[in-house]
Amino acid sequence: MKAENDARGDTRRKILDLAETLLLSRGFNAFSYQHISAGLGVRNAAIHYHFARKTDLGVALIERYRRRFARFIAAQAGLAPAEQLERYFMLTDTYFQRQQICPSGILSAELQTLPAEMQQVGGLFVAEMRAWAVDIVARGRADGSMQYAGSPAGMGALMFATMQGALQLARFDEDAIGSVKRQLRQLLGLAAEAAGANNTNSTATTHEESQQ
Amino acid sequence: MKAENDARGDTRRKILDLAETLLLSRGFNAFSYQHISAGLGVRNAAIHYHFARKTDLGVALIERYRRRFARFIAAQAGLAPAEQLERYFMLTDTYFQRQQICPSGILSAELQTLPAEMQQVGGLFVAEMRAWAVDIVARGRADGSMQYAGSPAGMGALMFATMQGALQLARFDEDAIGSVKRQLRQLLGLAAEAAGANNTNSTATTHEESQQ
DNA sequence: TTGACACCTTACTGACCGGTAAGTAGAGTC
DNA sequence: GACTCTACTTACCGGTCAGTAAGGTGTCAA
Repeated sequence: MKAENDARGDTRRKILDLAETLLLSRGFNAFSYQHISAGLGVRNAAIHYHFARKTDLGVALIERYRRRFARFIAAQAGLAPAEQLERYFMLTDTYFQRQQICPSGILSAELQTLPAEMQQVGGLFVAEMRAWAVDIVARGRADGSMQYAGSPAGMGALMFATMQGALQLARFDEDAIGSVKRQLRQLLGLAAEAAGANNTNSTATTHEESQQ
Repeated sequence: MKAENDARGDTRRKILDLAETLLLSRGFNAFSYQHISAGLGVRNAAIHYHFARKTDLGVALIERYRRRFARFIAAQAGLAPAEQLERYFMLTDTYFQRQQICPSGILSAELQTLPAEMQQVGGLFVAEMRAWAVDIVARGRADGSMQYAGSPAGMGALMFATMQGALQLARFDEDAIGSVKRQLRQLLGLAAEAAGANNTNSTATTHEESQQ
């Protein structure tokens, strides 16, 4: 049977998938190799075979995330800024439904206890996310679809910080995300048109990635 | 000597003070009784004498924080909304300078790994902080000093989420807080007047609390 | 048929974790 | 002077942590 073979080759990816879930729901310090090995039905040392140190696993998770995020951006390069904003919001909803927070959130919250390698690649990831947020509002202003006071750099940074904070606070107050999204649309001057775009369709989760 | 006596009675407070620093810089899961005992020059069991379980220590920290925050609010009840906003910003700056994040930030980030008692009082604390933020922008609109689209509830929630997110992201990007503060002032329509209020004086840290 | 290799397992280590039991020093009370 | 209480200490517990060493097994190529 080839199924046996498939299951074997899958292990590394399965480790990453489960580790990612654990990272985003519990944080890096609060999950262990035991959590993963128990979840996958393998032994602890099997994980060390693929990721010698926990640090290696952490770095691999962030790197995979960066690749996935780059594809997420590329996939909707052609969309209008307001549409891209809604995709960003949908991403946030997806995390919330899974009872997770966004990677930049746990990385920055736990930063001082993380190994240096993770801090470094984490910094790159956060910079990329902020740059995307800034890009959206900058083009939104440029094409006239968004109106707001202040600078695109400030507005992008605010948007990024806001969504990260809202995703965390939503664990205490489930209305936080909806409330903040609505307010952000208002502040960007696109309240009317996006009111309908709120609950439309689409399961674009950015969750594929079969590579590595 | 009475100094001996003072030093004795101080232990509980010293434990709380050090634990608070550790909580805000490392998170609840990433500090241990050993960190505290080593820092204070006492034995591990001495901490267990004052706080039988780590959960008790965590709850005590949050409760103390709620009392302190209540006093912080009360102390500036007479100020104008825009002034209160600046105090809120100053609070954030203080955390940043100490390489800490705000309590609501770690509590929500680590929520799913925290004991139930901590989750409960944490929820109360977060609700109080949000209510304060909402109150500021609601009164700001009412007295005409602030102008913004959307609702006070939305704007307050956004403000709270934004500052929490910015404080965390500032660990990667030191400009995050300043950038977000500036943008928030713009969005509230009080950019000009507060530009000068940015780097003024004052060491109002809300850091006293000798009780308990 | 042999050897190399990928992918595991079994079995273990030392460090650290939160937590407990029992004892003790000193101060205050009767 | 015995008693009690607070505020610790010493000494220990079982559990969990990341990490390692050595061995086994199936696959594939020469």
